[in-house]
Amino acid sequence: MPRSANALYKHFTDTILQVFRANGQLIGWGDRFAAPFELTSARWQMLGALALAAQPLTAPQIASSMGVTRQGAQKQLNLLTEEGLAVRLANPHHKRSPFYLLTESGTALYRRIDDEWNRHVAEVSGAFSAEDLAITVRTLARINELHPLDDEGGEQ
Amino acid sequence: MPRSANALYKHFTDTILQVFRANGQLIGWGDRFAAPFELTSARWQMLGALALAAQPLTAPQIASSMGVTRQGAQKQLNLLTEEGLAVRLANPHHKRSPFYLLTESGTALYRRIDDEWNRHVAEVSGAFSAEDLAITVRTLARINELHPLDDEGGEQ
DNA sequence: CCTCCATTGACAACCGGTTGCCGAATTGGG
DNA sequence: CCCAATTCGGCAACCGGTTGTCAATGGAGG
Repeated sequence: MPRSANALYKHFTDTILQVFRANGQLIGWGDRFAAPFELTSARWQMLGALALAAQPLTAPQIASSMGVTRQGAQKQLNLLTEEGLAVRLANPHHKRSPFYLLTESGTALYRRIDDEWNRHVAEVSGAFSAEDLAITVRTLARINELHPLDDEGGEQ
Repeated sequence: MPRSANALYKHFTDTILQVFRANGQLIGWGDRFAAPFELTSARWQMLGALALAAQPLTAPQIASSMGVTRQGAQKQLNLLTEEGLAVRLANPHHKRSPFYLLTESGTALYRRIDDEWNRHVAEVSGAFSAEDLAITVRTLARINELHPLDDEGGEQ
C-alpha cells in the first residue's frame, strides 16, 4: 500500500498482501481436501504436528512449534482427543500438563490423508521450481522471525 | 507433511506451513501497528483497498479484488461506514449496490497510517532482497491462481 | 515448610473470516 | 409485459484464531 515508489517497499507490501490471500486460499483448499476424511484444515495440521513429533509433546510445546497460542492449540487438541484420534499421556515432569499422542486410528488416518496429499502435491507442484519454493520458504521464515512489534511503532 | 523424500514436495508443503505461520504473525503485527490509529488489520486493509481504487467500487467488486467473500468485505465496509471513514454513493447502474468511497477523514487517516507504514517498512525491509521478495510474490500469486479444489481429490 | 511467581488448562468473550438462508432488487428471455 | 434466474444486502450460525481471567499446579527462594 505504500504511495512511495521504492521497489523494495512495494515488493515487501505486496508480499504481505499475497500472504493474506494465500492463507485464505489454502485454508479453503485444505478444508475441501480434508473434508472426505472428516477433518478440517486445522485438525489436519494438528494431526501432522503430532504425527511428526519426535517425542511426545505437551500442549504449550505444540503451540509454540506451530506458532499459535497455547489456547488455540489446546482447543484442537481437546477436539482430537474427544474424537479418539489423540490421547493424553501422564507427564512425569508436569502433573497438570500431559503429553499428547496419536492413537492407532489417529495414526492410520494421518497416513491415509498424507498419502492422498502427496498424490495431490505431485499433480500440482510441477508448476513450481524447487528454487523458487525454497526462496519463498526462506523469505517467509525471515518474516516470521522478524517481530517488529516491540516498540518501533511506539506512538501508542 | 509428506513422508516422501522429494525435495520439491517438501518445499511445497513447507511453503504452505510458512504461509499459515506468516499470516498469523502478520495479522498480529498489523493489529499492533494499526491500534494507535484506532484501526485493526482488517479495517486497515479495507481502507487501503478503497484508497487505492481507481474508481468507486461496490462491495462485491471490493470483495473479489481482495480475495474474500462478499459478506466478509461487506462486514468491514459497514463498520467503516459506521465509523465515518467511508460513505455509500448511489450507483446509477445498481440501485441496491452502492459504491463505497473514503470520506475526508478516511482519506486523512489512510494517509497517516500509510506514512507511518512506509517509515516502518524502511526500517525492516533491509533484511530482504528485492529479488527474493519478487520471487515470493510471484510464487504466492501462482498458488493463489491454483485452485486444485475442483475434483482432483475427488473421493468425496 | 511456606510463600511467591510462572506455567497450565478451562472458560468466556471477541474478531474476522466462512457458509447458508432469506427477501428484495435487477436482469434477461419468452 | 411478465416471470424466472441472478445478484445483492442483512442476518444468523459456525470455525479457528486471539485475548483475558481464573484456579490449580509446579518450582525456586527464604
